[in-house]
Amino acid sequence: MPSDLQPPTSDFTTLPSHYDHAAAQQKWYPIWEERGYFHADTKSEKPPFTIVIPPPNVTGALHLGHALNNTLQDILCRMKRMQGYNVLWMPGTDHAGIATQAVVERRLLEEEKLSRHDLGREELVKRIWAWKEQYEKRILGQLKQLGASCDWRRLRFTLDEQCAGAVRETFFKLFKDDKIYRGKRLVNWDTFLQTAVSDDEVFHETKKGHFWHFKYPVVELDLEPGEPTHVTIATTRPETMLGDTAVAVHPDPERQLDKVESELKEKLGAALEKEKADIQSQIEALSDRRKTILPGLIQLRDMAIRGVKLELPLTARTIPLITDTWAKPELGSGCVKITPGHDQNDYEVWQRNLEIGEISIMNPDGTLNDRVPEKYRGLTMKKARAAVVEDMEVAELLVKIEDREIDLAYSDRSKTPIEPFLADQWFVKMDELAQSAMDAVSEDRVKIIPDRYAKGYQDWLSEKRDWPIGRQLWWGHRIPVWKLTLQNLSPSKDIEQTRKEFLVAWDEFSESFNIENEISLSPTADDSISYYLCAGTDKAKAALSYLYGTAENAGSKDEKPNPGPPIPTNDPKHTAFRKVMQLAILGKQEDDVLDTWFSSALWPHSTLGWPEETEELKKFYPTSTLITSRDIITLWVARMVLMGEYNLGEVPFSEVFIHPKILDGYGETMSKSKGNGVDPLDVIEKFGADALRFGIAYLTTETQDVRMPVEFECPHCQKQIKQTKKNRVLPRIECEKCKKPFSTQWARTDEDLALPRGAVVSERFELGRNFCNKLWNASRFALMNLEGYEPTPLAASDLLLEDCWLLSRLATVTAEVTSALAEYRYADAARELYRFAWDDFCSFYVEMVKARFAVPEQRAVAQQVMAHTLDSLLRLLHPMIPFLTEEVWQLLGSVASKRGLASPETTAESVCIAPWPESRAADIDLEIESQFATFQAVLGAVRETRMGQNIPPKESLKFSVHCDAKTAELLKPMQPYFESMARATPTAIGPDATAPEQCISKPLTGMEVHVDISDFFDAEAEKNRLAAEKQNLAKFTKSIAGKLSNENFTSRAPAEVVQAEREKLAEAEEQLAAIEAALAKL
RNA sequence: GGGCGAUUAGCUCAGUUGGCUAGAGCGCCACGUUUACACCGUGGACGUCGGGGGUUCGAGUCCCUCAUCGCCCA
Repeated sequence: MPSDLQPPTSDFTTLPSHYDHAAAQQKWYPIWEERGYFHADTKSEKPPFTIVIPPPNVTGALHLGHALNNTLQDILCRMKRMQGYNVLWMPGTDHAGIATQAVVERRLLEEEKLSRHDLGREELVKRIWAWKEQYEKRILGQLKQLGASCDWRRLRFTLDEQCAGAVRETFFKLFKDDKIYRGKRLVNWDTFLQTAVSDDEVFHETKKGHFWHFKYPVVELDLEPGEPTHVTIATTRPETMLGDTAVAVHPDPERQLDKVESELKEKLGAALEKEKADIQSQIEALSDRRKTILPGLIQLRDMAIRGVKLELPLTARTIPLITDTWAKPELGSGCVKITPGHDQNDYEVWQRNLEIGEISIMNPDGTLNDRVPEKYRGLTMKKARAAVVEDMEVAELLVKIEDREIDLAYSDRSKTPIEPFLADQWFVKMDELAQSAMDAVSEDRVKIIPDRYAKGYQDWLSEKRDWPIGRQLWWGHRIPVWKLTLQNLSPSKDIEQTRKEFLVAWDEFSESFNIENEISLSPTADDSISYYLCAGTDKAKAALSYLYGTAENAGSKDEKPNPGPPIPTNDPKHTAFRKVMQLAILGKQEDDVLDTWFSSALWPHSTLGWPEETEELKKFYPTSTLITSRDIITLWVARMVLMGEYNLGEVPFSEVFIHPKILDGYGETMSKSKGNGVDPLDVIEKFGADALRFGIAYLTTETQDVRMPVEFECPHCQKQIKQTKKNRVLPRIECEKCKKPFSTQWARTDEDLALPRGAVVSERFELGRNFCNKLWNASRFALMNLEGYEPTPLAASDLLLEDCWLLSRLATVTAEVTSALAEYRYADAARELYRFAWDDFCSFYVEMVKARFAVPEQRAVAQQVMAHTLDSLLRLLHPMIPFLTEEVWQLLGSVASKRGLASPETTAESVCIAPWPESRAADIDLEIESQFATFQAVLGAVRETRMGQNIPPKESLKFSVHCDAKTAELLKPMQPYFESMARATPTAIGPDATAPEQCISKPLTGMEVHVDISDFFDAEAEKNRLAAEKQNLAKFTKSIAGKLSNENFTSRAPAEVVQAEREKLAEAEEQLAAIEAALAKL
């Protein structure tokens, strides 16, 4: 240890009376890192314990939720390290595709008025990298400030070379395995940004809109008599009719109506009075429909089966009438238009009725394309709507227009309406993969804790929906696929001939480059002359580069494969690629990048070096546990499980702990965009990292999310100003107390920005701060009293009652904390330690030991027990409050380097690597604990009397205790503690002890305490107190007596419960009698 | 619409298999600067355990139901 860090030996009186968290944090983190405590050794013989960090987005700085997530991981890692595991906490960050690109694009627009297309792919990606560097640095700094014991030498990024290798390998493997395909899919299309956005980037609003009813003519030459000549449909988006490919009617309208009716009737039976009328009228309307609409629907159904066609107005197309359950006979006309290209539900109808086909009528920019009649081409969807409605009216096919509330989807990124849009996408087939992830959980190879989250996981996976993995972005892993098209086709040579020749040439090519296992070819569905080509390695990519015909065919610079040295013309490779080039032309690489979750799904093995068989992978995979938040169980956890199974045949972790979320005082999730986010650095600065961590552990209970009311802190006067929904969005706030203004995160004007910033904090962390300070001061007290400390082997006989009591409690607490943390019961562990440290150690042991330090022959044992207990406490608390415990550990080491009771030993150089305390079962002594409780009860009775009689603390008191001889034996040695802790002297203890003339008597279990108050007697106060006590006891005895007189209770309840009640009653009656006697005496 | 969770003191939360005069921290009231700590000590007040019904000798705890709030899925 550098000498300047050595504490001044034994002069502990100069230590500050408040724990200086900032100093401890600055001092110890660099030392831990330097000494390599956090570095996992692949050569170590210790059992491995591995956690991969849920990689934070480089989109922005960490918030309180991250602090929670990482604190919980760190607590576990630090404990496991102390328990002798070879701990690897793998750190890293996530590139977060769309989120990061959107942030950078938005800034580009704001600051330079440029779009990404102005900049170009290469330049934009460069800018995003710069952003990433900046935020990654900030995030890592935050984690270190928090005390996170990550293995920084192994830091990874989802877009770095190693992760990219794993992504390419996985994609290639899936491609070769036929698990990747290209297909059409409805996406949420942002016409402004011209990209698909994911579901969670869409928000919904209810708007006023209309419901247009149209008629479509039937084109059947020989209609049966009475059959309708038109079909009526209704829509909220009339312009989409240009893309209709069918109209659907229910296959069995009669039974469907029956079903709806019986459901309504069932509902009616269970309904409240006020709802009944409403349901009744619905039922009536339904039976009306049976008469008015049902016959028509049955006819239409029959016509659909017969293959009747309809004329799609305004177009020259005819479309089929089909049957599908999506049509609801209980609603509207009972028929529904089907537009697979522009509506999710209709898309699904198409999937069930593929013969109807789909027509996408929109260009990526939101205008109509040339698949609609000429007059509508180029119009925006909005303008097309007006035109369609007008034309339908002119054609006399508009039946009516209704007002209606409609749910509209908007893009969160551009705030413009979302258009469902049919786009080509890359998919991963989920059937088998999803099944493997489901099996992992149902077979308990992956345990989700708390287990109720397993249901959502299984439900989501059981749908086995194929995973669309392409994103129309520039920031991410570019899909390693190229399109290859056969060329030089001539009428004289048929295609099959060319194909055969090409395939032979291709085999030669891949053989000569020795990449047969690294490159894969698969025919496209588009036409018969194109292939998708997937290159799994850099070598394969390099080989491909020879196939690029011209420079402009190549992808952007960063993705252009490096061909290596030119190939001599006499090399067989040269011949092979010449042959291929004659037969086919290679297009550029796919533009799309992979969904961020694709690389995240590989995180537990990509970070360990897969696909290489690294030492890390062998040693640390599968990892031990994953700690994360519930909102990404499906997006992330499930995918890691299935990818782990797919790539390595093994689950990525055996346990997943799902932790609570932190909400604000209104129960809303914290976020920067709401202004209610608490910055962990503000908390760390104000309260310290230890306080933040302890507060978090204390709050992490099994079921609950955590509500955390937040306050602004006035930077001028430190007044806490409650945050409201109103003031949390203001750029500046005036302090309630000092009336001076301060700025918030919303400050934009120069004037506002010039003001000092008001931190957003929460007083919830005072608990942790106070606890740390208490512990600091108890430690300081111990240090100041360890002068002359010389440990010797202690025997049980050397110990006093309070020593045994403290050690018994310590053993219990050690066991409880150990098992609580092993089961992720953080709050239990924190609460247990809080109670022990504060109530047992500080309030009793430290207080009692003060008297012993004054007695020379008692001093040494007291010092040794004190040092030992503090030592254990520091170790138990270290995972939660690492900085404080290290600071004290070092100070303690400077005066008491050897610690322990039976055989004192030199302790570890840092608490980080000290062994975890073992619970000594032999120390647990319930007899001692109950004896000590007796002492505490007597002490409490004396203190209560003093307060109740308003006797000044300075005045000394006398008291006697009437009790049996055994209790007297144990209370007698406690005399000095009554003196020091209650300023009271026992005059008599035992069966013969009598009550003084004027006294306050307190009946306790099996004894009575009489406090002599002749000098301070306050009759009135005492009468009131006794009267209240009497009433309370009377009520209690009555309730128990009632219970006991109930024969049902005495005969049916277990004997020991009845016996316990009897004892309770006897005792209460005794106490009641004592109080009545005291009252009578007054 | 389906699923999950929550509702306990003014606030934030504990409360194991039913046995409870329902606890903690903060806040509140009173007293107190005694050399570890006022980020403290001692004592105190504060609850129809969301409403209703049921099971049971006994319900904060189990079952049903309603209400309110939150999250996920459609």
